[in-house]
Amino acid sequence: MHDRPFKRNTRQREVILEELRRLTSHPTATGLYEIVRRRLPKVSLGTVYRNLELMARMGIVQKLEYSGNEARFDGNPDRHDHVRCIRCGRVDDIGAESLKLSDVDHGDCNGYEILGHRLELLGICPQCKTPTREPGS
Amino acid sequence: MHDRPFKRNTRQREVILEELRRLTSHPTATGLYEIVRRRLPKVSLGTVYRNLELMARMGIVQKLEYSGNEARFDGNPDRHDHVRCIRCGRVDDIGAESLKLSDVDHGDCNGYEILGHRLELLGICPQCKTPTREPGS
DNA sequence: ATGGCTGCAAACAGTTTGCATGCCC
DNA sequence: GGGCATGCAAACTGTTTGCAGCCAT
Repeated sequence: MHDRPFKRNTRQREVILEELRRLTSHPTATGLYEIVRRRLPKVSLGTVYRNLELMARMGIVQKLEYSGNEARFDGNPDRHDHVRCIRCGRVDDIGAESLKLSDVDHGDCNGYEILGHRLELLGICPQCKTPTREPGS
Repeated sequence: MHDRPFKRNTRQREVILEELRRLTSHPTATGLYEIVRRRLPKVSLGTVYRNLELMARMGIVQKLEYSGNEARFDGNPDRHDHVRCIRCGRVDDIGAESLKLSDVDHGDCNGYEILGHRLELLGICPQCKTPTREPGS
């Protein structure tokens, strides 16, 4: 009874996910790589990237790619938003589904002094919705 | 009476800003470069990047760095949020300051069929706020 | 004329990818 | 044993930067 959704289950995969779940710091791929390396000294950065990408696509983890810079990863797959410190770059969770942006902008949240936000809605635009004989998908 | 905030006023700067303001498509740096090149064939990509960065820092334009990849630029400096099509990648404006995220997720906005969102608050974390003898800034 | 700005090209950072080998099923 | 996944390194993409010359002030 294999309850894992992967085709193969490798030690690398296991450790990567395990360490990401243990961390609350929303590490970057490189940061996580360094940590995984303590247990699997021969692991490659490419493998970390490949697995993070794969697991993000499967919905097992989240890829946080808001800012232009390095992507960060979150072991918690449930939808939730984040606060980022513009000085040190650290990222924390918030449960802001029901808040009004106008209320939180310039307010306080999780001890952070909020100065602004980035919001992007994701969807399908009118043109792409139009039945233009889309094959699959 | 120079009403321009730049130290020097170059033709490149002028055209870059002019074209960005004319466009409603939130172009990437490279995209804008191609357009500016039609009027200034010798302009360099580096100049486009430098000016966009400078103007964004001055608050004349906006740099949109939500999603992972290429940054996009917006000639409208007023705070407003955006919708992105996950199929074709186009970006449109929304005036969503007062909306509740829970209302708009999976709803409809500007003709887009909304499937989700990315929200990141930006601020100063408790540690960085603490008066640890921060010099300037 | 002076020094901010440009064009050019090389450097950079983060990420992806091709390929031969390894190892899970 | 078959083929997915790995390690390694090279390639790629978007962006930044150093430098010599140019041009707006």
